Amino acid sequence: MRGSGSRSARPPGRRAEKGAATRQAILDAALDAFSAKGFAATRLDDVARGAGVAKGTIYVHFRDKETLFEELVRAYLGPLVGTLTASQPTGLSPRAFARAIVDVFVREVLGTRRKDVLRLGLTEGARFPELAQIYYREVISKAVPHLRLVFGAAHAQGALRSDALARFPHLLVAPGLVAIIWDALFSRFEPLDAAALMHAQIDLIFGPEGDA
Amino acid sequence: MRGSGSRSARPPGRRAEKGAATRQAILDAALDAFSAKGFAATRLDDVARGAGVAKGTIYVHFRDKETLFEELVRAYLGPLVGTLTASQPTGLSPRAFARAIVDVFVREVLGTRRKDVLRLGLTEGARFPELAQIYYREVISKAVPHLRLVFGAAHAQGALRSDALARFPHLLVAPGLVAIIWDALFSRFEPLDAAALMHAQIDLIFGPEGDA
Amino acid sequence: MRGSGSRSARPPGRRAEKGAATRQAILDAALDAFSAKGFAATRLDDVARGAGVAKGTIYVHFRDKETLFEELVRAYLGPLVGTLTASQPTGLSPRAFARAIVDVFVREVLGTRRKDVLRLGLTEGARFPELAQIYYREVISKAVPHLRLVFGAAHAQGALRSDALARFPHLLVAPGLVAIIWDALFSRFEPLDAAALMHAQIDLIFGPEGDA
Amino acid sequence: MRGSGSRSARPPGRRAEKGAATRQAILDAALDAFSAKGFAATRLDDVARGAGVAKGTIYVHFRDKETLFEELVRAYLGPLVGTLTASQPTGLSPRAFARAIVDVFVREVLGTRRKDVLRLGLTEGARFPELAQIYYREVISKAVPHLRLVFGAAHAQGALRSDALARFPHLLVAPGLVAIIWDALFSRFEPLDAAALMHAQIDLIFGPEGDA
DNA sequence: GATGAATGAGGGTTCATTCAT
DNA sequence: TATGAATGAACCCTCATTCAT
Repeated sequence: MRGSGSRSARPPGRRAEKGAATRQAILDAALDAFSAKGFAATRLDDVARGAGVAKGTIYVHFRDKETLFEELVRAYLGPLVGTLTASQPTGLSPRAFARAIVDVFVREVLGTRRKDVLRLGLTEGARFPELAQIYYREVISKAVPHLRLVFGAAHAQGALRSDALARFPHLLVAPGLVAIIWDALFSRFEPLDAAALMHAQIDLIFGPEGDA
Repeated sequence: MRGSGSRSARPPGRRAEKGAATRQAILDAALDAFSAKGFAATRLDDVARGAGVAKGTIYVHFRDKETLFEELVRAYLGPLVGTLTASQPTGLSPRAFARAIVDVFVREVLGTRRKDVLRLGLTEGARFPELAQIYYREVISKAVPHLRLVFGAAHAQGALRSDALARFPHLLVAPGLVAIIWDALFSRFEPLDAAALMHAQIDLIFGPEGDA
Repeated sequence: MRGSGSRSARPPGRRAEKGAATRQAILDAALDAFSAKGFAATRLDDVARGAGVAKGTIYVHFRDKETLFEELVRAYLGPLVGTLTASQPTGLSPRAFARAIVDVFVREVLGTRRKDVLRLGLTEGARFPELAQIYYREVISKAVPHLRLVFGAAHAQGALRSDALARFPHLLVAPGLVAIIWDALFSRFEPLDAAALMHAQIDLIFGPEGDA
Repeated sequence: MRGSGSRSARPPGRRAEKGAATRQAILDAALDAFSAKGFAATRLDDVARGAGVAKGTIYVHFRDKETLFEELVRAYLGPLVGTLTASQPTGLSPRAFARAIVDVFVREVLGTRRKDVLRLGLTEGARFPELAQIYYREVISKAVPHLRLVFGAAHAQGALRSDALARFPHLLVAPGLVAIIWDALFSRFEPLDAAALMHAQIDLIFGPEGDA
């Protein structure tokens, strides 16, 4: 590993590598802790223990608890933006397009720890205006108009009986969000299959599979 | 002032009346405070100030902060349960029935402070297992099967093209819940009309107005 | 003490009395602690222990450590202002007037715990701009011009050979201040009699006793 | 770079030179920081940044923060001792001798950064007993008796009307010290000319210029 | 010698809760 | 029932100091 044959790059450096690893360990532990107990109830002591570092080390990498939280959300949700807006309806039926979006959501959010971060965003977001702003700017304000265009065109061409999805593309993901929240509240009484719920919504919108 | 000499009629009595009024003032102030800052960030000092009482007085009426929160949710959401489960499809089309439910939700929840309490339930519920349990037992476990029956029958009779709503009646209210959360996060950037969103969902499910 | 005979006043009230006593106990303990260790090195734990209260109690009476410090200085030095500016030279020779001022200083400052507070003001004042401002406004800006007038008149009438004291009345108290600082630094090696030092300064200015 | 091959002349050596420069840079930065914020409020981080070195480097040159502070005072005030005690009254009038001392103080202390270090000694000295001891041993215990002798002789010869200066030579420098403190507290409201203050003191003691 | 990430003890501050009045 | 001063446990954050590189 000491340059192991490659004549190149030391730039990141041994120290910097270590630093980045520590930072990531803290983010991971923070995700666990914040997910389990929420922002306020999470003690930095726990995060430190979870990351295997001293409490002070957190402050080497993050200004304060709030910043740690915000960078956590950013780190996990940021990369998602590109993926979502990359979806192109090229040659896809409205149903297939909607289905593709839902599948991305199922795979990239519900199937990963991103769902935990997203839940944090939903439940704690009101207390982090700046976070909400970033999220709105980066995700919402890009995705919603994009979907409006696509579904608006489909409706105009008669491929969609209702213009509801064009006016409120939110409806495509709403079930997924509710499922995430349900999971935190009621899963011990009655699990709710988020993917199935989202697919059911598609069935509702476009009729049962093989219909249209 | 002691009511001495007053016939002291009416069992609740002046004192009790006063007590009840104080209790209600505290609940009101608590709703304001918890709605604005969440459970953890709300200081009982603020609640006391908002209610115009001393901090200690809160403890005359509620065992602790958690109990105050739970009783707040119960006080606001409890009465709703009866209303919801009272809805009978007698002689209504599936669409009209769904519409009736949504209208109740719009009127009784979105149109009142209950929406704030519901939001608190959604965002803080994970940290209050007992609350979630009560809510599940009182509302969810009654409403969901009820709706399943109704929409299942409608589907069996061909009045609903998809069985999705029978399997996941959640979809009827999901948009309303998402709108409530949206409001807390993004209303300053882009308001979202919760009622319109719920109606759009009905359009999606049953086709545009006047369709089916 | 329970209203001891006086039929009157409960206004301060038992509770308020207690509160004021606690507040004073904290101020006293703070004076001990700050004097002994300086502002930064003083732990609020020590102040609390010294006052016989819990640490949190300090925050019932003072916003924070800084405020505690400032109110301490104000409480001890404030009342002094009136005394100082009350000195009137009516019918006194310059020497007698100067001597009177020095005597007030010796009695009211050097002879009381005010000297400790004054020392705190001198050594910590640079870090408390607001405190310096108050002290300048309340004491300096009143005393200096007052003394300038008096000694200026004395010089004009030939009662003072030099106009130095008119230009720099500071010189009257300077030895006292230096003695206070000396005490904190060198008293264990060689005590310095502050009163004697101030009187020696008067001798220097006006000639030995019985001279002028 | 290892000096290998270099004649490696001059004992201190390149490395040592570099080391000494670093050490001096740290002392300079420390003076700035301690002067501005006092001992306790100064962070070694700031000193390091000011010196353009890493925090750890400070510990290469100084055992700890306290040592850094003490060596700072010693480095700046040490050389002064010789200068002060070198003053000889040979053939000078008491006034001229006093004036010479004051002039040295004005030039060597007030006119240099030594005044900042001296202020630090005055305001922080109580928390550094060892420092006070050194200062007492090196400066005070030499200067005071020396001056006592000189002014005592002058008084005995009738060249000084009062023996005050013989008993308390402190009075010669006291105004300078007060001016230094004033500067830190009140210069923004009303500047005080330290040199003029000291000269006024001489006028007070010996009569106006050209008098005696 | 120089670095800077990591440490961890320490202390200021908050706030739910208690209780004497 | 109402009060509000007092409590003390809990927790965030700071920063002098260390040490592997």
